[in-house]
Amino acid sequence: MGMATQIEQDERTRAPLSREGILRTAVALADQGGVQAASMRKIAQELGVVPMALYKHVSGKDELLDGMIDVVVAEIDPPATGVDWKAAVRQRILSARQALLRHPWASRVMESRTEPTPTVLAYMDSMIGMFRAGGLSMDLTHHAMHAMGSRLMGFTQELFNDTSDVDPQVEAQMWGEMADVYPSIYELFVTVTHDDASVVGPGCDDQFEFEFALDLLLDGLEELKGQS
Amino acid sequence: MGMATQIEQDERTRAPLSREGILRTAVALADQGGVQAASMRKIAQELGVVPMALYKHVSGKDELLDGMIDVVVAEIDPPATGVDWKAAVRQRILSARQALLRHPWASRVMESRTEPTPTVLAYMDSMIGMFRAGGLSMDLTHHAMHAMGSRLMGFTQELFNDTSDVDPQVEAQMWGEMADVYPSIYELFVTVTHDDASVVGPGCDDQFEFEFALDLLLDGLEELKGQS
DNA sequence: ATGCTAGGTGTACGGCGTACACCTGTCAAG
DNA sequence: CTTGACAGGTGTACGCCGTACACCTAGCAT
Repeated sequence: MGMATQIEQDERTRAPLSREGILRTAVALADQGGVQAASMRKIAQELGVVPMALYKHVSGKDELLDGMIDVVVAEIDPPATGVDWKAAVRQRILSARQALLRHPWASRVMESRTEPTPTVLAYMDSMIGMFRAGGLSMDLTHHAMHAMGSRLMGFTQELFNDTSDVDPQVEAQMWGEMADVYPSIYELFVTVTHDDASVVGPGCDDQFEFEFALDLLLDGLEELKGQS
Repeated sequence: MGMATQIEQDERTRAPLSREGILRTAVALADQGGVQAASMRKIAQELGVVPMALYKHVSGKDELLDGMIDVVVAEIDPPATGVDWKAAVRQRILSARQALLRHPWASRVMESRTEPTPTVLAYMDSMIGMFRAGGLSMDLTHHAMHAMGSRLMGFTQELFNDTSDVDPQVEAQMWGEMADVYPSIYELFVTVTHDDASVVGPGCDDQFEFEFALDLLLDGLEELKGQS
Protein backbone atom coordinates (compact mmCIF):
# COMPACT_ATOMS: atom_id res chain seq x y z
CA MET A 1 0.00 0.00 0.00
CA GLY A 2 1.70 3.14 -1.20
CA MET A 3 1.80 6.55 0.36
CA ALA A 4 -0.56 7.92 -2.23
CA THR A 5 -3.18 5.35 -1.33
CA GLN A 6 -2.85 6.21 2.34
CA ILE A 7 -3.36 9.86 1.60
CA GLU A 8 -6.35 9.11 -0.58
CA GLN A 9 -7.90 7.14 2.24
CA ASP A 10 -7.33 10.00 4.62
CA GLU A 11 -8.91 12.35 2.18
CA ARG A 12 -11.87 10.09 1.71
CA THR A 13 -12.23 9.62 5.47
CA ARG A 14 -12.15 13.32 6.18
CA ALA A 15 -15.41 15.21 5.80
CA PRO A 16 -14.90 17.98 3.27
CA LEU A 17 -13.89 21.27 4.81
CA SER A 18 -16.55 23.88 5.32
CA ARG A 19 -16.79 27.22 7.02
CA GLU A 20 -19.21 25.84 9.58
CA GLY A 21 -17.02 22.84 10.34
CA ILE A 22 -14.01 25.06 10.81
CA LEU A 23 -15.90 27.34 13.16
CA ARG A 24 -17.25 24.42 15.17
CA THR A 25 -13.75 22.98 15.52
CA ALA A 26 -12.33 26.35 16.49
CA VAL A 27 -14.98 26.86 19.16
CA ALA A 28 -14.40 23.36 20.52
CA LEU A 29 -10.65 23.92 20.71
CA ALA A 30 -11.10 27.29 22.42
CA ASP A 31 -13.60 25.80 24.87
CA GLN A 32 -11.16 23.20 25.99
CA GLY A 33 -7.82 24.94 25.67
CA GLY A 34 -8.44 28.67 25.82
CA VAL A 35 -8.48 31.08 22.95
CA GLN A 36 -4.84 30.49 22.15
CA ALA A 37 -5.64 26.85 21.40
CA ALA A 38 -7.70 28.06 18.45
CA SER A 39 -4.76 28.95 16.23
CA MET A 40 -5.01 28.46 12.49
CA ARG A 41 -2.39 25.75 12.67
CA LYS A 42 -4.03 23.80 15.47
CA ILE A 43 -7.47 24.01 13.89
CA ALA A 44 -5.99 22.70 10.65
CA GLN A 45 -4.24 19.86 12.44
CA GLU A 46 -7.44 18.92 14.24
CA LEU A 47 -9.16 18.71 10.86
CA GLY A 48 -6.31 16.71 9.33
CA VAL A 49 -5.49 19.41 6.88
CA VAL A 50 -2.72 21.87 6.13
CA PRO A 51 -3.08 25.35 7.71
CA MET A 52 -3.44 27.20 4.42
CA ALA A 53 -6.44 25.06 3.49
CA LEU A 54 -8.53 27.03 5.97
CA TYR A 55 -8.00 30.17 3.95
CA LYS A 56 -10.18 28.79 1.21
CA HIS A 57 -13.16 29.05 3.58
CA VAL A 58 -12.23 31.87 5.94
CA SER A 59 -10.44 35.02 4.88
CA GLY A 60 -8.14 35.13 7.90
CA LYS A 61 -7.90 35.04 11.65
CA ASP A 62 -10.14 38.04 12.14
CA GLU A 63 -13.02 36.56 10.20
CA LEU A 64 -12.50 33.32 12.07
CA LEU A 65 -12.84 35.07 15.42
CA ASP A 66 -15.93 36.88 14.18
CA GLY A 67 -17.38 33.56 13.12
CA MET A 68 -16.63 32.01 16.49
CA ILE A 69 -18.47 34.85 18.20
CA ASP A 70 -21.44 34.34 15.90
CA VAL A 71 -21.58 30.71 16.98
CA VAL A 72 -21.82 31.80 20.61
CA VAL A 73 -24.35 34.56 19.97
CA ALA A 74 -26.51 32.10 18.08
CA GLU A 75 -26.85 30.11 21.30
CA ILE A 76 -28.66 32.96 23.05
CA ASP A 77 -32.37 32.25 23.43
CA PRO A 78 -34.81 34.35 21.40
CA PRO A 79 -36.91 36.87 23.35
CA ALA A 80 -39.64 35.38 25.51
CA THR A 81 -43.14 36.40 24.51
CA GLY A 82 -46.10 37.25 26.68
CA VAL A 83 -44.18 38.58 29.66
CA ASP A 84 -43.30 41.93 31.17
CA TRP A 85 -40.56 43.77 29.26
CA LYS A 86 -38.35 43.68 32.30
CA ALA A 87 -38.78 39.94 32.72
CA ALA A 88 -38.15 39.40 29.04
CA VAL A 89 -34.95 41.45 29.03
CA ARG A 90 -33.89 39.78 32.23
CA GLN A 91 -34.39 36.27 30.89
CA ARG A 92 -32.61 37.03 27.67
CA ILE A 93 -29.59 38.54 29.33
CA LEU A 94 -29.35 35.60 31.68
CA SER A 95 -29.47 33.35 28.63
CA ALA A 96 -26.62 35.33 27.12
CA ARG A 97 -24.72 34.90 30.35
CA GLN A 98 -25.17 31.15 30.17
CA ALA A 99 -23.87 31.11 26.62
CA LEU A 100 -20.79 33.02 27.66
CA LEU A 101 -20.23 30.80 30.65
CA ARG A 102 -20.18 27.84 28.30
CA HIS A 103 -17.52 29.60 26.22
CA PRO A 104 -15.34 31.51 28.67
CA TRP A 105 -13.04 32.82 25.95
CA ALA A 106 -15.87 34.54 24.12
CA SER A 107 -16.22 37.70 26.21
CA ARG A 108 -12.57 38.54 25.83
CA VAL A 109 -12.68 37.91 22.10
CA MET A 110 -15.81 40.02 21.70
CA GLU A 111 -14.15 42.99 23.28
CA SER A 112 -11.16 42.67 21.04
CA ARG A 113 -13.28 42.90 17.89
CA THR A 114 -13.71 46.34 16.36
CA GLU A 115 -16.62 45.87 13.97
CA PRO A 116 -19.75 43.98 14.99
CA THR A 117 -20.88 41.12 12.76
CA PRO A 118 -24.40 40.99 11.31
CA THR A 119 -25.28 38.36 13.91
CA VAL A 120 -24.24 40.66 16.73
CA LEU A 121 -26.07 43.56 15.11
CA ALA A 122 -29.21 41.42 14.88
CA TYR A 123 -28.94 40.65 18.58
CA MET A 124 -28.54 44.34 19.38
CA ASP A 125 -31.46 45.18 17.17
CA SER A 126 -33.65 42.66 18.88
CA MET A 127 -32.58 43.95 22.28
CA ILE A 128 -33.44 47.52 21.37
CA GLY A 129 -36.78 46.25 20.13
CA MET A 130 -37.48 44.68 23.50
CA PHE A 131 -36.95 47.96 25.32
CA ARG A 132 -39.13 49.79 22.84
CA ALA A 133 -41.87 47.20 23.07
CA GLY A 134 -41.75 47.67 26.83
CA GLY A 135 -42.66 51.29 26.40
CA LEU A 136 -39.30 52.92 26.97
CA SER A 137 -38.76 56.07 24.95
CA MET A 138 -36.15 56.00 22.24
CA ASP A 139 -33.88 58.17 24.37
CA LEU A 140 -34.28 56.02 27.41
CA THR A 141 -33.68 52.93 25.31
CA HIS A 142 -30.48 54.46 24.08
CA HIS A 143 -29.31 55.11 27.61
CA ALA A 144 -30.43 51.64 28.59
CA MET A 145 -28.25 50.04 25.95
CA HIS A 146 -25.24 51.96 27.17
CA ALA A 147 -26.05 51.31 30.81
CA MET A 148 -26.21 47.59 30.24
CA GLY A 149 -22.84 47.75 28.57
CA SER A 150 -21.05 44.45 28.67
CA ARG A 151 -23.90 42.97 30.69
CA LEU A 152 -25.88 43.00 27.47
CA MET A 153 -23.58 40.29 26.28
CA GLY A 154 -24.05 38.37 29.47
CA PHE A 155 -20.88 38.88 31.34
CA THR A 156 -19.36 40.93 34.08
CA GLN A 157 -15.74 40.76 34.92
CA GLU A 158 -15.07 38.61 37.89
CA LEU A 159 -12.79 40.65 40.04
CA PHE A 160 -11.30 37.78 41.89
CA ASN A 161 -10.70 34.38 40.48
CA ASP A 162 -11.59 32.40 43.53
CA THR A 163 -10.41 29.09 42.24
CA SER A 164 -7.01 28.80 43.85
CA ASP A 165 -4.82 25.75 43.67
CA VAL A 166 -2.60 26.71 46.57
CA ASP A 167 -2.72 24.61 49.69
CA PRO A 168 -4.86 25.99 52.55
CA GLN A 169 -1.86 26.46 54.81
CA VAL A 170 -0.24 28.94 52.47
CA GLU A 171 -3.56 30.57 51.64
CA ALA A 172 -4.35 31.20 55.29
CA GLN A 173 -1.03 32.92 55.79
CA MET A 174 -1.63 34.95 52.65
CA TRP A 175 -4.89 36.22 54.06
CA GLY A 176 -3.16 37.02 57.30
CA GLU A 177 -0.75 39.29 55.47
CA MET A 178 -3.57 40.83 53.47
CA ALA A 179 -5.36 41.84 56.65
CA ASP A 180 -2.65 44.44 57.23
CA VAL A 181 -2.08 45.67 53.70
CA TYR A 182 -5.63 45.50 52.35
CA PRO A 183 -7.85 45.81 55.42
CA SER A 184 -11.07 46.45 53.53
CA ILE A 185 -10.63 43.52 51.19
CA TYR A 186 -9.89 41.35 54.19
CA GLU A 187 -12.97 42.56 56.02
CA LEU A 188 -15.11 41.90 52.96
CA PHE A 189 -13.63 38.47 52.53
CA VAL A 190 -14.25 37.53 56.14
CA THR A 191 -17.86 38.69 56.04
CA VAL A 192 -18.62 36.95 52.80
CA THR A 193 -17.07 33.65 53.78
CA HIS A 194 -18.63 33.80 57.22
CA ASP A 195 -22.13 34.37 55.88
CA ASP A 196 -21.66 31.58 53.44
CA ALA A 197 -22.93 28.48 55.21
CA SER A 198 -21.53 26.10 52.62
CA VAL A 199 -18.24 24.68 53.72
CA VAL A 200 -16.00 25.01 50.70
CA GLY A 201 -18.07 27.08 48.28
CA PRO A 202 -16.56 29.78 46.13
CA GLY A 203 -17.02 32.54 48.69
CA CYS A 204 -19.56 34.42 46.64
CA ASP A 205 -22.36 33.46 44.34
CA ASP A 206 -21.54 34.88 40.94
CA GLN A 207 -24.98 34.21 39.59
CA PHE A 208 -26.55 36.12 42.48
CA GLU A 209 -24.17 39.03 42.04
CA PHE A 210 -24.85 39.19 38.35
CA GLU A 211 -28.60 39.25 38.87
CA PHE A 212 -28.26 41.79 41.64
CA ALA A 213 -26.51 44.25 39.36
CA LEU A 214 -28.85 43.47 36.50
CA ASP A 215 -31.93 44.11 38.61
CA LEU A 216 -30.45 47.28 40.02
CA LEU A 217 -30.22 48.61 36.48
CA LEU A 218 -33.57 47.30 35.29
CA ASP A 219 -35.40 48.64 38.34
CA GLY A 220 -33.76 52.01 37.88
CA LEU A 221 -34.79 52.06 34.23
CA GLU A 222 -38.37 51.17 35.07
CA GLU A 223 -38.58 54.03 37.52
CA LEU A 224 -37.24 56.43 34.93
CA LYS A 225 -39.74 55.09 32.44
CA GLY A 226 -42.57 55.92 34.82
CA GLN A 227 -41.28 59.45 35.32
CA SER A 228 -41.25 60.42 31.70
CA MET B 1 36.81 56.60 15.29
CA GLY B 2 36.32 52.88 15.53
CA MET B 3 33.23 50.86 15.92
CA ALA B 4 33.98 50.18 19.55
CA THR B 5 34.09 53.90 20.30
CA GLN B 6 30.77 54.39 18.59
CA ILE B 7 29.22 51.71 20.67
CA GLU B 8 30.69 53.15 23.82
CA GLN B 9 29.21 56.53 22.97
CA ASP B 10 25.84 54.93 22.43
CA GLU B 11 26.12 53.20 25.73
CA ARG B 12 27.11 56.37 27.48
CA THR B 13 24.32 58.32 25.78
CA ARG B 14 21.69 55.82 26.76
CA ALA B 15 20.30 56.14 30.24
CA PRO B 16 20.82 52.87 32.07
CA LEU B 17 17.91 50.49 31.80
CA SER B 18 15.48 50.31 34.67
CA ARG B 19 12.16 48.68 35.32
CA GLU B 20 10.45 52.05 35.50
CA GLY B 21 12.01 53.26 32.27
CA ILE B 22 10.97 50.11 30.49
CA LEU B 23 7.40 50.44 31.74
CA ARG B 24 7.21 54.10 30.74
CA THR B 25 8.47 53.28 27.26
CA ALA B 26 6.05 50.38 26.95
CA VAL B 27 3.11 52.56 27.95
CA ALA B 28 4.17 55.28 25.53
CA LEU B 29 4.45 52.79 22.67
CA ALA B 30 1.07 51.27 23.49
CA ASP B 31 -0.51 54.72 23.73
CA GLN B 32 0.60 55.63 20.26
CA GLY B 33 0.52 52.32 18.42
CA GLY B 34 -1.87 50.06 20.28
CA VAL B 35 -1.01 47.22 22.59
CA GLN B 36 0.72 45.27 19.85
CA ALA B 37 3.25 48.07 19.47
CA ALA B 38 4.46 47.24 22.96
CA SER B 39 6.28 44.06 22.02
CA MET B 40 9.47 43.13 23.81
CA ARG B 41 11.41 43.65 20.62
CA LYS B 42 9.99 47.07 19.87
CA ILE B 43 10.43 48.29 23.42
CA ALA B 44 14.05 47.16 23.29
CA GLN B 45 14.61 48.88 19.95
CA GLU B 46 13.08 52.08 21.30
CA LEU B 47 15.52 51.94 24.19
CA GLY B 48 18.48 51.19 21.89
CA VAL B 49 19.03 47.82 23.43
CA VAL B 50 18.77 44.16 22.51
CA PRO B 51 15.46 42.43 23.38
CA MET B 52 16.93 40.06 25.92
CA ALA B 53 18.28 42.98 27.93
CA LEU B 54 14.75 43.69 29.16
CA TYR B 55 14.66 40.34 30.90
CA LYS B 56 17.20 41.55 33.42
CA HIS B 57 14.57 43.97 34.74
CA VAL B 58 11.26 42.29 33.96
CA SER B 59 10.66 38.58 34.23
CA GLY B 60 8.65 38.35 31.02
CA LYS B 61 5.78 39.69 29.01
CA ASP B 62 3.20 39.01 31.70
CA GLU B 63 5.02 40.99 34.34
CA LEU B 64 5.50 43.76 31.81
CA LEU B 65 1.76 43.96 31.15
CA ASP B 66 1.08 43.95 34.87
CA GLY B 67 3.55 46.78 35.28
CA MET B 68 1.92 48.76 32.49
CA ILE B 69 -1.44 48.42 34.20
CA ASP B 70 0.06 49.61 37.45
CA VAL B 71 1.28 52.73 35.67
CA VAL B 72 -2.28 53.46 34.54
CA VAL B 73 -3.89 52.67 37.89
CA ALA B 74 -1.40 54.97 39.59
CA GLU B 75 -2.87 57.84 37.56
CA ILE B 76 -6.26 57.47 39.24
CA ASP B 77 -6.92 60.28 41.72
CA PRO B 78 -7.03 59.39 45.41
CA PRO B 79 -10.45 59.53 47.09
CA ALA B 80 -11.87 62.99 47.65
CA THR B 81 -12.38 63.90 51.30
CA GLY B 82 -15.21 65.78 52.91
CA VAL B 83 -17.92 64.86 50.47
CA ASP B 84 -20.86 62.51 50.33
CA TRP B 85 -19.85 58.88 49.76
CA LYS B 86 -21.76 58.83 46.50
CA ALA B 87 -20.03 61.94 45.25
CA ALA B 88 -16.66 60.56 46.30
CA VAL B 89 -17.19 57.24 44.54
CA ARG B 90 -18.55 59.06 41.53
CA GLN B 91 -15.54 61.37 41.27
CA ARG B 92 -13.07 58.57 41.68
CA ILE B 93 -14.65 56.37 39.06
CA LEU B 94 -14.77 59.26 36.65
CA SER B 95 -11.08 59.80 37.34
CA ALA B 96 -10.44 56.15 36.57
CA ARG B 97 -12.37 56.60 33.35
CA GLN B 98 -10.15 59.51 32.39
CA ALA B 99 -7.04 57.44 33.04
CA LEU B 100 -8.34 54.68 30.81
CA LEU B 101 -9.32 57.10 28.10
CA ARG B 102 -5.73 58.32 28.07
CA HIS B 103 -4.58 54.72 27.62
CA PRO B 104 -7.17 53.03 25.43
CA TRP B 105 -5.30 49.73 25.41
CA ALA B 106 -5.43 49.41 29.18
CA SER B 107 -8.96 48.12 29.65
CA ARG B 108 -8.40 45.25 27.25
CA VAL B 109 -5.12 44.37 28.89
CA MET B 110 -6.65 44.48 32.36
CA GLU B 111 -9.28 41.97 31.41
CA SER B 112 -6.70 39.64 29.99
CA ARG B 113 -4.78 39.47 33.27
CA THR B 114 -5.65 36.67 35.64
CA GLU B 115 -4.08 37.76 38.92
CA PRO B 116 -4.44 41.34 40.21
CA THR B 117 -1.26 43.20 41.08
CA PRO B 118 -0.76 44.77 44.51
CA THR B 119 -1.49 48.16 42.96
CA VAL B 120 -4.83 46.98 41.66
CA LEU B 121 -5.59 45.31 44.99
CA ALA B 122 -4.82 48.58 46.78
CA TYR B 123 -7.25 50.39 44.50
CA MET B 124 -9.93 47.81 45.18
CA ASP B 125 -9.26 48.02 48.89
CA SER B 126 -9.60 51.76 48.83
CA MET B 127 -12.82 51.51 46.85
CA ILE B 128 -14.33 49.08 49.31
CA GLY B 129 -13.30 51.43 52.08
CA MET B 130 -15.20 54.26 50.42
CA PHE B 131 -18.42 52.26 50.36
CA ARG B 132 -17.95 51.24 53.97
CA ALA B 133 -17.22 54.79 55.06
CA GLY B 134 -20.44 55.79 53.33
CA GLY B 135 -22.37 53.54 55.65
CA LEU B 136 -23.08 50.65 53.31
CA SER B 137 -23.19 47.30 55.04
CA MET B 138 -20.48 44.81 54.26
CA ASP B 139 -22.93 42.75 52.26
CA LEU B 140 -24.19 45.70 50.29
CA THR B 141 -20.63 46.80 49.67
CA HIS B 142 -19.87 43.37 48.31
CA HIS B 143 -22.80 43.57 45.93
CA ALA B 144 -21.81 47.11 45.02
CA MET B 145 -18.35 45.99 43.96
CA HIS B 146 -19.82 43.33 41.73
CA ALA B 147 -22.48 45.65 40.38
CA MET B 148 -19.91 48.22 39.36
CA GLY B 149 -17.96 45.53 37.58
CA SER B 150 -15.82 46.92 34.84
CA ARG B 151 -17.13 50.40 35.57
CA LEU B 152 -14.98 50.29 38.68
CA MET B 153 -12.03 50.47 36.40
CA GLY B 154 -13.51 53.36 34.54
CA PHE B 155 -14.66 51.89 31.33
CA THR B 156 -17.68 50.58 29.58
CA GLN B 157 -17.52 48.93 26.24
CA GLU B 158 -18.50 51.23 23.45
CA LEU B 159 -20.84 49.21 21.35
CA PHE B 160 -20.33 51.13 18.19
CA ASN B 161 -17.15 52.73 17.13
CA ASP B 162 -18.64 55.83 15.59
CA THR B 163 -15.46 57.08 14.02
CA SER B 164 -15.88 55.94 10.46
CA ASP B 165 -13.56 56.83 7.65
CA VAL B 166 -15.96 55.93 4.88
CA ASP B 167 -17.25 58.68 2.66
CA PRO B 168 -20.74 59.99 3.55
CA GLN B 169 -22.22 58.78 0.26
CA VAL B 170 -21.47 55.16 1.05
CA GLU B 171 -22.41 55.57 4.68
CA ALA B 172 -25.83 56.97 3.82
CA GLN B 173 -26.54 54.01 1.58
CA MET B 174 -25.35 51.69 4.32
CA TRP B 175 -27.85 53.18 6.75
CA GLY B 176 -30.53 52.84 4.11
CA GLU B 177 -29.89 49.12 3.94
CA MET B 178 -29.79 48.86 7.72
CA ALA B 179 -33.26 50.34 7.98
CA ASP B 180 -34.65 47.12 6.55
CA VAL B 181 -32.45 44.58 8.27
CA TYR B 182 -32.01 46.21 11.67
CA PRO B 183 -35.07 48.44 12.06
CA SER B 184 -34.59 49.12 15.76
CA ILE B 185 -30.96 50.10 15.42
CA TYR B 186 -31.94 52.37 12.57
CA GLU B 187 -34.71 53.97 14.60
CA LEU B 188 -32.35 54.52 17.50
CA PHE B 189 -29.72 55.98 15.23
CA VAL B 190 -32.16 58.39 13.66
CA THR B 191 -33.48 59.59 16.99
CA VAL B 192 -30.06 60.07 18.49
CA THR B 193 -28.63 61.95 15.54
CA HIS B 194 -31.78 64.02 15.19
CA ASP B 195 -31.76 65.13 18.81
CA ASP B 196 -28.11 65.96 18.55
CA ALA B 197 -27.97 69.59 17.52
CA SER B 198 -24.28 69.52 16.79
CA VAL B 199 -23.64 69.02 13.12
CA VAL B 200 -20.92 66.43 12.97
CA GLY B 201 -20.66 65.24 16.58
CA PRO B 202 -20.20 61.59 17.39
CA GLY B 203 -23.92 60.79 17.53
CA CYS B 204 -23.92 60.16 21.24
CA ASP B 205 -22.13 61.60 24.20
CA ASP B 206 -20.08 58.80 25.71
CA GLN B 207 -19.33 60.75 28.84
CA PHE B 208 -23.04 61.37 29.41
CA GLU B 209 -23.89 57.73 28.85
CA PHE B 210 -21.18 56.60 31.21
CA GLU B 211 -22.40 58.93 33.96
CA PHE B 212 -26.00 57.93 33.30
CA ALA B 213 -25.26 54.28 33.94
CA LEU B 214 -23.01 55.09 36.88
CA ASP B 215 -25.68 57.21 38.57
CA LEU B 216 -28.33 54.59 37.91
CA LEU B 217 -26.25 52.15 39.92
CA LEU B 218 -25.24 54.59 42.65
CA ASP B 219 -28.81 55.82 43.14
CA GLY B 220 -30.05 52.27 43.35
CA LEU B 221 -27.40 51.44 45.93
CA GLU B 222 -28.29 54.47 48.03
CA GLU B 223 -31.91 53.46 48.11
CA LEU B 224 -30.99 49.96 49.19
CA LYS B 225 -28.75 51.42 51.88
CA GLY B 226 -31.69 53.37 53.27
CA GLN B 227 -33.87 50.26 53.34
CA SER B 228 -31.58 48.13 55.42
C1' DA C 1 -10.89 16.60 -25.58
C1' DT C 2 -10.31 21.06 -23.27
C1' DG C 3 -9.69 24.20 -20.16
C1' DC C 4 -11.73 26.51 -15.94
C1' DT C 5 -12.18 26.46 -11.25
C1' DA C 6 -12.78 25.05 -6.33
C1' DG C 7 -10.13 23.39 -2.93
C1' DG C 8 -6.04 21.22 -0.74
C1' DT C 9 -0.60 21.51 -0.58
C1' DG C 10 4.23 23.17 0.24
C1' DT C 11 7.36 26.55 0.96
C1' DA C 12 8.74 30.67 2.87
C1' DC C 13 8.77 35.07 5.39
C1' DG C 14 8.54 38.17 9.07
C1' DG C 15 7.04 38.75 13.77
C1' DC C 16 6.56 37.16 18.38
C1' DG C 17 8.32 35.56 23.39
C1' DT C 18 12.18 33.72 25.50
C1' DA C 19 15.89 29.87 26.89
C1' DC C 20 20.73 29.76 27.18
C1' DA C 21 25.51 30.70 26.65
C1' DC C 22 28.47 34.47 26.55
C1' DC C 23 30.93 38.77 27.41
C1' DT C 24 32.41 42.81 30.20
C1' DG C 25 32.77 46.53 33.49
C1' DT C 26 32.41 47.33 38.53
C1' DC C 27 33.49 46.62 42.95
C1' DA C 28 34.33 44.28 47.38
C1' DA C 29 37.30 40.86 49.75
C1' DG C 30 41.70 38.84 50.34
C1' DC D 1 46.99 44.90 43.63
C1' DT D 2 44.87 40.75 42.43
C1' DT D 3 40.87 38.17 42.07
C1' DG D 4 36.67 36.59 41.48
C1' DA D 5 31.68 37.24 41.94
C1' DC D 6 28.03 39.34 39.81
C1' DA D 7 24.89 42.78 37.63
C1' DG D 8 23.64 43.86 33.26
C1' DG D 9 23.90 43.97 28.17
C1' DT D 10 24.71 40.73 23.82
C1' DG D 11 24.02 37.03 20.23
C1' DT D 12 22.16 33.03 18.70
C1' DA D 13 18.61 29.93 18.28
C1' DC D 14 14.06 27.68 18.84
C1' DG D 15 9.30 27.06 18.36
C1' DC D 16 5.16 29.32 17.85
C1' DC D 17 2.15 32.46 15.16
C1' DG D 18 -0.55 34.43 10.75
C1' DT D 19 -0.41 34.37 5.98
C1' DA D 20 1.42 35.56 0.88
C1' DC D 21 2.21 32.98 -3.13
C1' DA D 22 3.00 29.39 -6.32
C1' DC D 23 1.55 24.94 -7.23
C1' DC D 24 -1.12 20.74 -8.01
C1' DT D 25 -5.23 18.12 -9.12
C1' DA D 26 -10.02 16.30 -9.45
C1' DG D 27 -14.36 17.37 -11.36
C1' DC D 28 -17.10 19.41 -14.46
C1' DA D 29 -19.12 22.41 -18.10
C1' DT D 30 -18.16 23.36 -22.76
